[in-house]
Amino acid sequence: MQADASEQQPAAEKAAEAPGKTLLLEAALRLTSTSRSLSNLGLRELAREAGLNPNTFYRHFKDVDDLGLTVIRQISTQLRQPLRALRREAAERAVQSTQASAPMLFGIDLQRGRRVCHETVQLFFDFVAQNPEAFIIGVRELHGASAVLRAALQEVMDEFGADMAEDIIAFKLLPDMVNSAVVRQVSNLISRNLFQLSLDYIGQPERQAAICALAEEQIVMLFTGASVLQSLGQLKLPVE
Amino acid sequence: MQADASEQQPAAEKAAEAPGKTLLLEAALRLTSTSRSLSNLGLRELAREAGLNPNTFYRHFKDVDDLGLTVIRQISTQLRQPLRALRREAAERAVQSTQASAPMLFGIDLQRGRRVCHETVQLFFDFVAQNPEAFIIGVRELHGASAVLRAALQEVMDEFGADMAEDIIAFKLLPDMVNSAVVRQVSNLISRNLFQLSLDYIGQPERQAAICALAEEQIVMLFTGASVLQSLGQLKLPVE
DNA sequence: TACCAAGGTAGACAAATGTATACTCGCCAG
DNA sequence: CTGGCGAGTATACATTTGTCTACCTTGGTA
Repeated sequence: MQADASEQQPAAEKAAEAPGKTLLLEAALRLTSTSRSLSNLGLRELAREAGLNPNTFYRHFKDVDDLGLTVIRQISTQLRQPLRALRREAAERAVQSTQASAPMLFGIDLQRGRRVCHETVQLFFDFVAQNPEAFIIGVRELHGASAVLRAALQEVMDEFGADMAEDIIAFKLLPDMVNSAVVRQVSNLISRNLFQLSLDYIGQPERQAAICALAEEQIVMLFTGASVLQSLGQLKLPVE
Repeated sequence: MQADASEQQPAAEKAAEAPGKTLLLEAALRLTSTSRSLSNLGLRELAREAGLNPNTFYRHFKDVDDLGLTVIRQISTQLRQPLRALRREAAERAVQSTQASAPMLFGIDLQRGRRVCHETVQLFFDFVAQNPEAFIIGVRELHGASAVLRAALQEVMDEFGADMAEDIIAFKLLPDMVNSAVVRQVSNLISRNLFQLSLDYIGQPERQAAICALAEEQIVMLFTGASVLQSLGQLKLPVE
């Protein structure tokens, strides 16, 4: 079906979708990030914002929920790899300046942890500032009125959490003794929280620095708490 | 103005408001907790659900946002004192069985902390199960599309957080050395998270136990982390 | 050349929405 | 008894919405 030679722009950045479809998706981003919520966008309002005829909507989507799902998928792929990349970058950058004998505490190297954390948070919020709509929609629809969209976003958030857990283990940011289930749990918590904070970051530009610092502290606290408790055998494993 | 003798039911539980107003508010609760979001309830839909004439709405509210604010205020007063009471109850109950020499760690009594935490979480989620709509609406509208409602709920959440911080200090659930600003910060984080978890608790009844356990672990981790870091002088105070 | 499908437009329709004006009913004060 | 007032209803109307059917345009293909 798409074995032809001239299917789309060789390998351009944007998928060579129908221009109308792109316009509609962009319009959805614009509207949702300001006034409305994805769940109850009018398809006519949408078309108006996109400068198109209402019926064009039907050429590309069947529902508003359909469009919503598309937006979410788009956001997911827009965020996922960049976030991982950014974490890698932070980890490497922070490891560079490793002095040999750092004070250890229950198996964790506080200095290094802090550095990684600082870098990560920094990059994360920079990234937030570059893609505000994505984060707004993500958080908004995660608890929104549409069950379908909620479920979809839950899944996305879980993926993000899993990614983070994987990286934490790969980069040995937590001592080996910490159970991997615990790592996943902590990761989920942290990514949820970072997403929440991202809204504050976007909405209150004057508190940007404070929010960054807050995020850092929270993460360090969690990591420390997890390590200490685990090393004391005081952590009940998640039963699932 | 209300110095008359016969103003309302002597001191009944429910305010003796106009029946229509109450019906509308209840209808809003019902609709919002299932299908829609407070921000974009149709006033006609609302009246229909309440079994009233559309125009009755105007007798009591001027906007849909107006109704939204009323709902939020109602929820706030419905949750705030009960939550405090419940925390007190948990604290007292957990203190009863105090054996003298408990193992201390960086100034915190882990056993006792766990007990208080367990009791509190238990009571909290029971309470959630009894007022599901309130929590659903709270979390949903906290990141919803309407700026007015968002702001109002932010304020409510801050109050909850402040209450919790106050109680933590009053009941000495954290060692004295932990800065009160840090306590507030941790409290905010915890209450945000509990609210988030409350939705999972409502939506996935089969995982109730797991969610409780999860909440407990998270709280204990945060407390431990905060104490340890503070006692090591490793906590940067929130600059605000 | 003729064709055809994909992308987009035009116009029309019933249904639903927000809002305004005007009516009814019960209640208490004078 | 009467008059006003709060609470609720009835009717009406302009707008807006979702959706249907029909038409136009374009680029590629047989």
